[in-house]
Amino acid sequence: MRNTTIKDVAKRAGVGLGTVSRVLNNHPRVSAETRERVLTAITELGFRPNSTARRLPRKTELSYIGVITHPFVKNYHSIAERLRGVQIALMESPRPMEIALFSVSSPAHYDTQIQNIVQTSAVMGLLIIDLDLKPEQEHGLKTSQIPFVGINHFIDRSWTCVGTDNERGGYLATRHLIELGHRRIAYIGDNLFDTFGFPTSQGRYAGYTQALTENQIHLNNRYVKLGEHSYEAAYALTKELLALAQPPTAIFAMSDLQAAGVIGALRDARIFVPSEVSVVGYDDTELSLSIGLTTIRQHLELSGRFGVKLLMAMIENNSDIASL
Amino acid sequence: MRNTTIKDVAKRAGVGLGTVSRVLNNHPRVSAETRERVLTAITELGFRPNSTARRLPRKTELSYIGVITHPFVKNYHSIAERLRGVQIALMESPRPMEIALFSVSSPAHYDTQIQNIVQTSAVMGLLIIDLDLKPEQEHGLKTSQIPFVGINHFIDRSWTCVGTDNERGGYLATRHLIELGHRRIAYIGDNLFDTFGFPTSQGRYAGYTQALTENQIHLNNRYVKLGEHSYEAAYALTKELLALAQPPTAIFAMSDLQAAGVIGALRDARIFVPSEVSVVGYDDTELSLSIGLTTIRQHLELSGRFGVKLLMAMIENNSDIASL
DNA sequence: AAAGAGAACGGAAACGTTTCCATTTATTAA
DNA sequence: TTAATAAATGGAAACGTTTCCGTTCTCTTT
Repeated sequence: MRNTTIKDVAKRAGVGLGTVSRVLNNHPRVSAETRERVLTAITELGFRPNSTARRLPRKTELSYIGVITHPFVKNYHSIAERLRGVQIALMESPRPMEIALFSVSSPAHYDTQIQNIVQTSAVMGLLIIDLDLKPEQEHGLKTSQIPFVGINHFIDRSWTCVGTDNERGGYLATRHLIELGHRRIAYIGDNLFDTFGFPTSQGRYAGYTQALTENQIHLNNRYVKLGEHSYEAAYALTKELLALAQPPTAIFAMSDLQAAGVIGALRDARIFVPSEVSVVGYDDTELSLSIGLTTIRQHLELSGRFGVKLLMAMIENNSDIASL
Repeated sequence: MRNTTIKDVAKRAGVGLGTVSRVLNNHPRVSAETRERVLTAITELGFRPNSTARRLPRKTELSYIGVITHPFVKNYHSIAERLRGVQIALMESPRPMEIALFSVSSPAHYDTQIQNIVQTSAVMGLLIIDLDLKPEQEHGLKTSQIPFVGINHFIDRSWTCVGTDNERGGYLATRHLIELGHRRIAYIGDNLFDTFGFPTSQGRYAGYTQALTENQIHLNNRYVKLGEHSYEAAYALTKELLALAQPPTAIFAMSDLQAAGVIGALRDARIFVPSEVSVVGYDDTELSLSIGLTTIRQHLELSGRFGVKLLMAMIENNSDIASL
């Protein structure tokens, strides 16, 4: 069924096209009664102006920066923080841009979302958070002339991105615990690859094992606990650790949220932190401040900001590579 | 200066309009060399297709739900949580919709943002979080036929909203402390009105005073500390409280973030929680779980979800009031 | 009563694409 | 060589608005 248009409204109200348009835009040059007639026609027909058509003749375009990521459901703190950085950078930008937030629920959905974005040229630029690009997707984006920047990718990619060295972070965290004198160190993290094959946990885990082997500590599989990214899951995994014949004396949690679960479980088991068990988290949330948790600082918000900066440069220069 | 259009590209490449369009859309019916010629013309001219114009003939419209709020900078946890709810609800929705996130940096900017949204019909519906509407704005939105729902408004408004009774929450928190036997109860919160005149803090404070007077406890202004919404500010305000001749024995913080600041300060002052000083927060974040903080549960994520549900109903029915 | 000014209104042109149909060109079959 | 088919290409029409110009109508003024 065809959409109802301004034409239908005009016919119904017995007026011309221009008049309907003027009513829609609150132009003063319409008599009160005509306006009234048009308005009733509008509500009767349930007419809603086509936003695309409105924007075409007016040159007033609303510009968007796209942000595509998996839903906050998983690992949402870090994504929210990054998004915050994006928001802040955008507000500082001289050119007004809003955020178009695309969530992908599955790899298939990811494909269609990218296609949609390319097809409709919905955004001036795209920020890709915690998601990898398949070669076709990368190619599609590149030919579409839409600049894009990855956030949280290790920087071995063939596109511009704001990298994070998860392996180094995991290494530092673990080494810190070793330096405190610990030998029985557990790792609590996400499954190594998430649904989208993004290897954040893998990287941090690699750092963990590296630090261990470097210090001649045997990697004990019983001390490696993987599960979904939530307080509850981390809590349960910690309980499992505590039930071991030789429980660990230190725990490295892959995120502060999981560290909170660890600490909650220790607390409920009347185990004191850090005197009895040391805990290191990852993210540097406010959380860690109030409970005295040691944590690996990630400049999450900054990564969002920096991503926007890069993207903006690419948009302005209409170029592929941004020169800082 | 006029934008470069498909026409310019066609002229430059010495081909017709249709051919350029076909190249842009990866249609197969273009010879390799022509495609090449067109592509170079495109890059030479720095042509980027006008997204609005693309969408018009294709009926493939990307639909957005608008979310307008102040930047996450302030009070960001609760906004992020609500946004998460929006995201989840949208993924469950049968009709695909993305999120258009509008941040307002000042009351004036708020005005122009609303105007922009109305003018361009940028969104199918609008969610207004933690912001109030001036009569003109309300009127503008209503005549624009764009359905909108407020989130976190007390439900005395003349528009649909997902309310929160901050006064009741503040009352419950304070009463809880009184029931524990406390008489010297402090309040730490945001300034009563934020930049946008939104009275969240005021509501919770009102509940606080109500509980006090109801229990014949004198309201001591020295126990009321207002400041910006941050860990650091709450930390500093707590220090001030501790410096009093008669420090409070209980503290009600307006949010979990601020409660974290309170607990951090108490911790650093070697004061045990809750044995020496009781603390109540507000929000029910994971934070509270791991430190055993008492907190007022707000179904933040749920409020976002529910807002979307309402909005969707209004969009479908093209009506003003949603019947649940 | 006539002229003039201003308000109200109608509708063509324009916005920059896509799509479809017609035309040209190349390829294959007879 | 010619006819038939397929591939490549050009360009008009369409998408649903806004804007601007010209026309009609209403009211003042003389």
